This record gives sequence, structure tokens and C-alpha cells, in this order.
Amino acid sequence: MRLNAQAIRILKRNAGLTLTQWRVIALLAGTDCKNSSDIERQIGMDKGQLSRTIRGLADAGYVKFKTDAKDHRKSNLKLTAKAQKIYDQTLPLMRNRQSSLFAHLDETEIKAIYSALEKLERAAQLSEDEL
Amino acid sequence: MRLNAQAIRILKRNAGLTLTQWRVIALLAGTDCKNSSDIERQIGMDKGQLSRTIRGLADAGYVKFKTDAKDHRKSNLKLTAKAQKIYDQTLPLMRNRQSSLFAHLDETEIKAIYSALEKLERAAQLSEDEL
DNA sequence: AGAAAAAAGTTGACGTATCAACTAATTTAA
DNA sequence: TTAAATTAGTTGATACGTCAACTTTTTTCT
Repeated sequence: MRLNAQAIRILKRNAGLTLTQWRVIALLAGTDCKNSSDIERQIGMDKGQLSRTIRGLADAGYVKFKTDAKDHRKSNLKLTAKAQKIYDQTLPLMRNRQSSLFAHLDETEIKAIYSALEKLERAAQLSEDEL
Repeated sequence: MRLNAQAIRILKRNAGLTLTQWRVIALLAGTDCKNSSDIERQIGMDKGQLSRTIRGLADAGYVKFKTDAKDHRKSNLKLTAKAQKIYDQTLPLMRNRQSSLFAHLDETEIKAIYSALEKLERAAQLSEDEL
């Protein structure tokens, strides 16, 4: 996806983050996702990849994780102040980019894309089952 | 893209090929692409990646390459009989998959998708230039 | 002709997606 | 309650996309 190119640059230059790192931070900051599984469910990201991304964030001092008291399999994630600050600074930039991208499409096109992509996914799923 | 999942399985099971390997073989078999640059221009694939893919195909006995007599930078690629055979066997499978996927979309949707994706690419390109 | 620019490929590095196998902890169900 | 199944997360492997630096050969320009 070449479409991500600018997002990647913005993040790298302004925040020193990769795209997946950003997505995780954004989820922790903007939703009630607390642990790896929450995030996995939210964005459908592979849990292996997610595990590595989170460890990377932890190593870089963006998140801390503490084993859940009630379920020792889970570890609850928390953004550090550093991460929160970067998030607040970067969110506007990312929003701008997003809206300037979609500004070129009209309502109909956006709907057509979503609907078509859904259909394709479903069709792919169907024939997948036949294998 | 999860959409590629079945393509990948079909290729792996029926031909022992990866998706990029398949694409290169398909171009060499079905178009007048002769060398790496031709392929690069045709599908906009990164030339580094392409170089490795082609070497992989050569190592696996699917293509042979011979330095161009007139331009010693180029090496002309040729499918082996083995590759040609696999291509002939696999093409129908891939075509079937493709058409059964698109069968779920009507003309309008397909056009909307292409047009929208083009616009997005262009928009991305534009704002890219401003950085 | 000779220098500079461009083109063809190669190689290395990094980020990302997906699959699979595995451990440890918890839930379920007999 | 104990065995089986599930869930959370880790780790390894492979494929793919993109960027960058580099060599070699050819083209362009003066």
C-alpha cells in the first residue's frame, strides 16, 4: 500500500514511530483497549506481530505493562506520559492527512469502496472454505 | 490483504510458487516482458524485490537469464519448459478464482473502486510532494 | 572524446502480514 | 474435582513492500 507512505513519514519524522506502533498507541490512548487481546480484536492484527510491537514500545519507554491481578495471563498496558504527549501532538497531523485524502472522494465512492471490499472479503472467505 | 490468501494457497499447493513468483512467471509467459525492468514497469514492483524473486526462480529452475548482447546491463529472461508447464496448469485456476471473486461485484462497483483508488493514489502523491 | 547523468541490477536493512508451534493460565464440562 | 478445551501471549519462519547505497554499463551533453 503506497497510500501509507506519507503516514509513515509523518510518524517517523514527527514522532519516531512506526505505523503499527502508532496504531497501538492510538488504541491505548483513544479507546478502552487495555491489553493485547483487546487490541487484536479491535484492529484484527496478528497477535504475534502485536506482541513484538508492544515489546518494542515497552523497550522504547512508551508503554508499561503489569500482569493483571485477576487473570495472570493478561498484562494490562498503560501509556507513559511520554507516549501520551507524542500522541497528543501527532493525532492532529494524522487526522489532517486522513481527511485531506478522503476529501477527494465523494460520498458515493466511499460507500462503494467499503461495500465492494466487504463483498470481496466475504467472497474470498466463502471460496476459502471450499478448499 | 487477506484477499490474497486463497491465491497464495492455490499457488503453494498446486504449483509450489509464491505470489510474486507467479506474477513474474505470468508476465514472462503472457506478455512481451523480457527483462527485470520490463516487469518492473509493468507491475510497478520494487526492483530490489524483483531481483531477489528472479534469482529465486532461477535457483528453482524456472527461468534462465542470459546477458543481452547489445546492452550488457540487461539480462534477458526466459521461462524453462518446467515453468511453462506449471503456468499452463495454474492459469485456469487463478482465472477461476479471479472471476468468482469479481462475480460478486457489479460493473458500477468495480469502476467506483478503480476510480477511487486512483484518486487516493493521486491525492497521496500530491500531499507527498508537499513534505 | 571525456565528463556527467541515467539506466539495469544487486544487495542490505527495516517494517509489516500471516501462519504455526509453543507455554502458561483459566474456563468448561465430565 | 480433575481432565480437556480455551485463551493470552511469546517466539520462529517465511513472504512481501519500500527505501537506500552501490556497481556496471550505456547514454547524453558539451
